[in-house]
Amino acid sequence: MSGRKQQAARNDTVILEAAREVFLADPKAPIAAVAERAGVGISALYRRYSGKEELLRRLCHDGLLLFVAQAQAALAEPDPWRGLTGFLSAVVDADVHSLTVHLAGTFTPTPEMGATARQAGELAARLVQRALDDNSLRPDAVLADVTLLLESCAAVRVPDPARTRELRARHLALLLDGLAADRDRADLPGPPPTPAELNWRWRTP
Amino acid sequence: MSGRKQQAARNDTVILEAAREVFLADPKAPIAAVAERAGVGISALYRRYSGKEELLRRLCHDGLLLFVAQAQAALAEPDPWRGLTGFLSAVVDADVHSLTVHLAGTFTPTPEMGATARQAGELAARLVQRALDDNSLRPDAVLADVTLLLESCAAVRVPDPARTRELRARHLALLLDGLAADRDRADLPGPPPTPAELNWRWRTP
DNA sequence: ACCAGAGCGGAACGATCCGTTCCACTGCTA
DNA sequence: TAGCAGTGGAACGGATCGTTCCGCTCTGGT
Repeated sequence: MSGRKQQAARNDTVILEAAREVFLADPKAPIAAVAERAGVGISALYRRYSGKEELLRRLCHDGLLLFVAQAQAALAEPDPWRGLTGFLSAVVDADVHSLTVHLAGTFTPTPEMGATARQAGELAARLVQRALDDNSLRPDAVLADVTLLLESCAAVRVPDPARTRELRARHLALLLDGLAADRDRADLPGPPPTPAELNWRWRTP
Repeated sequence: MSGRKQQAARNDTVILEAAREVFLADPKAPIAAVAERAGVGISALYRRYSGKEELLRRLCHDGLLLFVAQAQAALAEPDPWRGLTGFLSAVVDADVHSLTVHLAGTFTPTPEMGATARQAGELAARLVQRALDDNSLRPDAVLADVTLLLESCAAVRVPDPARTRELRARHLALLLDGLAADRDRADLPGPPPTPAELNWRWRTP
């Protein structure tokens, strides 16, 4: 494979990478920005995807799959606390949240994505439950608190991407110290978040 | 004062309240949404403010003044830790962050706002320093970590505003448990955020 | 009683942005 | 060498939004 076919195959990946970077920085970026970042014309985009929605769906689904893969890897870790924290570090570091939750609502989700999202939720729940049973996670924490943690880490953002990762790691360490269960302290205030409260971005209008 | 003048005075406040609610929910909301929420026409808005920018500046400055007032009240609290945590609770509860940082960049700031922002920074620094000297705040935390904490709490958001406040309080409690200094633990990873890294939204292009 | 005008509602305008289409062109490939 | 898959990018049409403007209402001073 060479020549024209090779360039086309290269564009496949180059476009996806560019789209990932651009929509990570700004979920509402115009499609022309993706083409420019990729160094291709707009036609090269529309040849591969029927429109903006399909591209966003693809990115979001990729993010969900990455989430699932990381969760499965974390469940293989024998120590529940190390599994959970390692999982969160990886997910925060890869900015999976910006690829999934922040893209939700900008397109109509496919049934397949719904299934993957459900699987992701189940795996995360198992990770949390394991840490609760282990008494390494504070007993008044719930899965939804972890979801909020991801949301809040994704909010940490400075112009430089590399520095953003460092700052998020620092912020995550703070949150994990608050989530750990090796100290006497007051219960968390208020009722915990419910799944419905956190999934509102996935509503189909 | 009654009749026409009274209605005009009422509109003054009704418009500001509507603008606060609307731009809190969406910093990029159109101006027509503010008028609709206030139940007035667009003219009533443009009679009071020369344009969108001036309205945003007003809201942002109000937020900064609220921040300063809360910080001064917190410094009056004898216990440094209670002062700091109470301050953060109040600021998070009032969603001051959405009124200030999230509005920055959508308008060119006035010198007066710059002065107020500087004052706010100094007061916050004193609150943090007091808690550090008191050994109630973990020694490797810095002012910028507190700024990130505010940013991250502002990211917690569900459609219902009242519930959003509850969830933010819960998230704040988690973070404060991580910030408290009554336990042995590893240092925070990475260099702390610098002021320049956190003030990028205020840059004047 | 009356009218000048402050205050207002909302339609209309113009600028901007963005997704999508379309066409000319390139250089493999059969 | 003919044809076509693949491409670049201009052009189009729709949508959004800030701002202006015009006609109306109703007040408050005379």
